[in-house]
Amino acid sequence: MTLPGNDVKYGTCRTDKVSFMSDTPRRRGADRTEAIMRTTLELGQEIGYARLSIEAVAARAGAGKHTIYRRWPSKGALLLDSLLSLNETSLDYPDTGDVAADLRVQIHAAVDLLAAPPFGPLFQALIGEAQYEPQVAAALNERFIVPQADKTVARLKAARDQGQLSPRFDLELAMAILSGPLYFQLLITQQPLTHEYVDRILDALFAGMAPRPQ
Amino acid sequence: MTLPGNDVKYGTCRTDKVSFMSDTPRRRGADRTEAIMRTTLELGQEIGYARLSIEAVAARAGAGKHTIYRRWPSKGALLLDSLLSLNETSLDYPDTGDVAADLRVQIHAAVDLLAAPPFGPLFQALIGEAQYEPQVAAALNERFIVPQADKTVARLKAARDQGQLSPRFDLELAMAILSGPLYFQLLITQQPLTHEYVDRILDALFAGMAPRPQ
Amino acid sequence: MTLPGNDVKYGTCRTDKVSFMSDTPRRRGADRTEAIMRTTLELGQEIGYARLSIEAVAARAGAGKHTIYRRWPSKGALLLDSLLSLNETSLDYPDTGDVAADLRVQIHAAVDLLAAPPFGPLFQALIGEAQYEPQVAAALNERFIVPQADKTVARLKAARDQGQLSPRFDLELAMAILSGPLYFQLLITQQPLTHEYVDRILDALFAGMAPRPQ
Amino acid sequence: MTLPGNDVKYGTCRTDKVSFMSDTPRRRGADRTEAIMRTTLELGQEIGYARLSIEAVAARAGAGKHTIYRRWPSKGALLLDSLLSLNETSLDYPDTGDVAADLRVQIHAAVDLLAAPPFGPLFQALIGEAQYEPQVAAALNERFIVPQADKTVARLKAARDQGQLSPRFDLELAMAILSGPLYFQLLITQQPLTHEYVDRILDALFAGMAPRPQ
DNA sequence: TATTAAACGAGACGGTACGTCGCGTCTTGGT
DNA sequence: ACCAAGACGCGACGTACCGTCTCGTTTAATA
Repeated sequence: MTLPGNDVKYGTCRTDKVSFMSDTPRRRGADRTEAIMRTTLELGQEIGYARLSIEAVAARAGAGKHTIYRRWPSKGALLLDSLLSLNETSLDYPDTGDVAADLRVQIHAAVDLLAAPPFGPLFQALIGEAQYEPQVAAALNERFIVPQADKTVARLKAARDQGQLSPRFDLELAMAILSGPLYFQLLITQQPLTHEYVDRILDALFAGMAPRPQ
Repeated sequence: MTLPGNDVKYGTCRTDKVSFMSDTPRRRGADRTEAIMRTTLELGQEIGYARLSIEAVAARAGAGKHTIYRRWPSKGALLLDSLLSLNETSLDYPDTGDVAADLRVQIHAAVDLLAAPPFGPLFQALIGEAQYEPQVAAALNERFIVPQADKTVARLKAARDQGQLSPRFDLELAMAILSGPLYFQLLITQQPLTHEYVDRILDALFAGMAPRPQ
Repeated sequence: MTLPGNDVKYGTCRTDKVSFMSDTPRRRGADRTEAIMRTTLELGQEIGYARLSIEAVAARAGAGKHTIYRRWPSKGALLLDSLLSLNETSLDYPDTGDVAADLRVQIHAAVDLLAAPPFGPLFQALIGEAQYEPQVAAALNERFIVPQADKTVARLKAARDQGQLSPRFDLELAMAILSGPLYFQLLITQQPLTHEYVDRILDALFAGMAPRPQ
Repeated sequence: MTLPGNDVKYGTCRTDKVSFMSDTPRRRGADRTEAIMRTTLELGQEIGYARLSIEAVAARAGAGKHTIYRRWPSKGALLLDSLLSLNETSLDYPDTGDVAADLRVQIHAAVDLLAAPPFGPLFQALIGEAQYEPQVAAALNERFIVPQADKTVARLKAARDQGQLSPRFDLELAMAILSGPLYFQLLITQQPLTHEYVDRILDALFAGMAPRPQ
């Protein structure tokens, strides 16, 4: 992926080639790439991403700094790739026929992964970085948010077709309405994001704020 | 206000004293405090908060670094105070009797202030800082989020008593549900936050996702 | 002294002030200056000036790199000052009335100081640096070569007035003719510079190459 | 020639073979060797030898770094060979019967070549390198200084046999006494080395410093 | 009114990390 | 088999800020 407005590629490291067979002897470049990302996550969990430095990652990984800068233009980009390399077995929606239950299951899984240690603090920090670095924000959207949104919309569309959602529900807003309150809890109030809290949010969103006739 | 877990006070600068009379000659301390915060905002708008340094603020403000460190423990704290010093004429809810309209008006105002230049990028950056600095997160909550939430809940409670809201609506969730989608747009997708978008969100939240009997 | 063509002063460190009384408490700046120069000489003798780095001097001296760069613009300048700080009790000519003997004594002393460990290798390296850095070359001349030349010329002039030198001897060439062969041995052939060698050179220079009538 | 204390040969590049016939098609190795040395001189004249890097030579010459390292162990060695490759049509003494005139002519030629652009600065830098790298110093002596000294001594010996030099003149010192003052001017005072200056030095050396009977 | 303690600007200081450069070695792929 | 190209670990470069710490100099409150 090429980041918009920037020739530097990351996301897929420039020097990596996809290895189609697991027994393919991996090239030097790919080895270093993996080692660096693994070290980034380790060190990040130990000392926090605020104190994480490219210098320290290089030292711990036994890599030269240039080897890191050759691949990623910034600490944020490195963090992004390192985190997303974990998430490649992505968060998929089940379809049991009960959309409310399916959403609940999927969101619980997402919350368990992204809002709890060991990766919660990392993910939080990544969104923090995105506020400064437009490249990171763009890449985060393209590679994580948009795919999730697409899956969510697809599942909701199926539900609407089955009459489980209001036909007037604005599907474009789905991601913001479903995820927004959770990100609010994660980023703004920074209170724990429990399953119970998720359930209450879902109930409220399904019911709506307006009074309903009995 | 004392930040939790830290003896250093900010929010109300330690050296400031409230001046009860406008003609009271302001003390040296308050002058410097104001000049520094003003410079912080100026410089932040010019070069962005990522590149903002206390060193540069001191130089531009004609202040010694010590004078800044005497007041604020970190760049984040300085940014927080600088921003909130603008907001003291706070965002209040009207009460026209029509809760949907009142929310709309108030949220439009908030969005105009916090999601658009010149202060949108600053506010975004402040939330970014909050992901790293727990003190900033706590102060942001105490001094901005909680007061807003309280006002929102108060207005909604009145509406519920008048039958304009579902009696079962979970008021504790109000802030997250109303604000979450907007912060999502501001922080995650980083798309423009228009009045039209706010209206669509509000409509969807009032209606709810579940199908309604005609 | 200001180096020609450069605003940066070294030789006399910018931040130093001469302390007129030995019991004057020395300022912070002068302390660091001395410590850094001392460390430079130590480390230079240990590992050689080729391998000497500003980084290593800073680390060993317990100083920040900036503290060094604030004073000296380059490794060569630092080396120059460090070396010349040793030489301030300079090489002076005796005047016993016998100019040949006086030259011999003074040159033996100079050779012992500058062509033998511990300072010979340092002095050699300094001249090496001077080939690359015009500032170092200029400062070396102004602060070391020219003063020595002046003393030499003064001593020779006295000798000429007493009839101990050929009245036609070109005094302007004195330094080059007396020192040149020694620097040649030091820098080019890099053979040991013994007292015996110095004596042979002096004898030859006094006698001249041309045949003499009996 | 093998450098003392080092198995790596330079001087005669390991991969070069003397081509005995001018129409022999030269091998690939020799082409690269020449191209690299030519580039070294070009680049050295453009940016100065201090800033010259093997990396840059390789890039400019369209050569791999390995190809350079295969031939020369250091930047100094490369510089030495590059410079001496120019000088193979060496500086030889005429013998007109007048030794003073012959020395004058030969030294003028040497000074024109080695103390003036384009090769003066390079030669100066080479001597600078020799202060750090003993190998370079040794090779410079063996391949340039010693041969020149031998020629000089031979010419002077002939002159002495003809009674043009003092029979007591110490021939072993000849090179140091004749060249030393010139190197002093080149390396230490870094003043221009004119023919007129050379002549004055020669006159003084022939005459000697001691007074002469009429 | 004179004294004095605090706040202040200025900036030196020991550090840490930055992003860049060049070293000398090693790997890859092309000719 | 040699080459160009360049990745790699390494180490130093020179810069920027960090947060702490003297410095003298105002400044305004007290004596």
